Amino acid sequence: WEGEVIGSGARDVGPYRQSERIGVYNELIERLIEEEKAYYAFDTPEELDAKRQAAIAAKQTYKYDRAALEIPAEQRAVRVANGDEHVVRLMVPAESITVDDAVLGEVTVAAGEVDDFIIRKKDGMPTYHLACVVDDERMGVTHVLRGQEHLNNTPRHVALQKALGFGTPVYAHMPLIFNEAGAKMSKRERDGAARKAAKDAGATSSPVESITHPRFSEWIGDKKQQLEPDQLEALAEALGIDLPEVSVGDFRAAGYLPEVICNFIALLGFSPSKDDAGNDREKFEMDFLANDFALERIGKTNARFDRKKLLNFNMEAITTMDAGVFLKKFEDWASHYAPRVMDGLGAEQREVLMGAVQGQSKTLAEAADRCAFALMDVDSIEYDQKAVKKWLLKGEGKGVTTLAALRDELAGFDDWQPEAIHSFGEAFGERTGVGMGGVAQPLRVAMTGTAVSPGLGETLWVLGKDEVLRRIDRCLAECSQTT
RNA sequence: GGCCCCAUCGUCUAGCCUGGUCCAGGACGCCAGGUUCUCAUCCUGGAAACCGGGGUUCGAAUCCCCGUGGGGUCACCA
Repeated sequence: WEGEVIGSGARDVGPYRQSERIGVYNELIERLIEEEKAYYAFDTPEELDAKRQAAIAAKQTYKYDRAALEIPAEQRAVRVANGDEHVVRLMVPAESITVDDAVLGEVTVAAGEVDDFIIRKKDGMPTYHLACVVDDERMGVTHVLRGQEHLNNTPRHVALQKALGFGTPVYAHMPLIFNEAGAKMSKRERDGAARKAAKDAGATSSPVESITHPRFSEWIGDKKQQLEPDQLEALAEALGIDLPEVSVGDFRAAGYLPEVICNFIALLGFSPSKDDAGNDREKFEMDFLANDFALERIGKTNARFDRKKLLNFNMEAITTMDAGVFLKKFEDWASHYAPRVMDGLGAEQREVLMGAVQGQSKTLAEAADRCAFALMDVDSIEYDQKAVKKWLLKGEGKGVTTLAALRDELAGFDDWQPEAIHSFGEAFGERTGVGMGGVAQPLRVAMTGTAVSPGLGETLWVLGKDEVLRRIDRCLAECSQTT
């Protein structure tokens, strides 16, 4: 794709492939060599590795020993001309290097700490360090914001910039983000969770076809093994667990809103200015971030990714947004991640159900889960025995009696609208003295097999009267069997 | 191990630069009540922290030093 030039000033943006920029790099490398700020080196990887090992064994820090400089310069040039394999190293001056970081302040490394690192590999390609410095300069990069894990590279880059006569951009090293356990967030976490669940379930062979038996055994016995993403997801579903999200894609699939993810991550290591009441501002729109973001307000300490707080942010965003917006967002999400909901429900049904479920869902995935009852067939309902006992059988079948009476009245009830159904339920509860709870809970068990569902009116409405009666009938039949 | 970075409630943080207004504020979580047709919300209240030790100062969470702890990084990878 073509880069868009932002900011001011004419700049050279692109090409973007290192292979297409090789001429740019080589021109500068040649210049450094001529100025004796860089030199050819012929050490083999084996030789270097041996020296490295020796340094470790002697508990010393390994630094390149400039062995190549023992060879006279003319000889080196001849060897290169003859086509000998070689790399190019930067001749790092024996002086301390200070990086003025916008977040961390001045960071100084003593003279001699940075060794003569390689700037061009033997295959002729630049190393990351050179490409980075050259591209930033050529493309007019003014600010470099990156993770603190790169802090140690920065003195090298500054040394290179000096050698090349380039300016130094503003550096800002951001705090790192870890998971709850204090470790780096990595895909292995997902394997770990699935492995634990599989072991807990006592699985000795794969419950999923896509994973062969030998592969499964290998994976379950070796913490370092990782399954393919789709295998892992299939396995998680078979085991009935949710995998921990580690990538942005995982969070999206799990029903987190992009703007919430952004908001939350922005808050890790950064805090906006206070509001007029003097309280911390935590939940904000992207345009607020764009205006209020400042390097000065980035902290120095690493942060842990708190899933519960993210969930709270997501819940608040969902429950407080406009109903129309929520419906739209849900449908966009569902058509990608929960197509069954889109296929199984009509537009009007989705609208009513989303209206009922918006206020009680923490994620889009949860909103979809809450619709599951409407997608299944009467005969596939599985009854939660605890719920059946509590709401139908207990008290000499009080619930069953209520349900049977409700069935009779519902059969003759024709104002089939959510609010009307709800009012009917309330009136019935009042009239019979069982209250709304006594009406709603037995009906929930009949409709879903569980004591949980969206509001009663919406729940019955979305199923339609005929289906409601069918579900009551089957439920009553089940109850008479158990008694 | 060398080098570099960091250190406030369980977690994210405000405060630190420009010492006193901080017996340290907010948010998530947690605990206890309350509201609610279920779940989830929602409301009210509560417990909860300046890593340790030395300085400097009338006074230190705030400045300095040491210790301890945590993290990062040590490639012909990016």
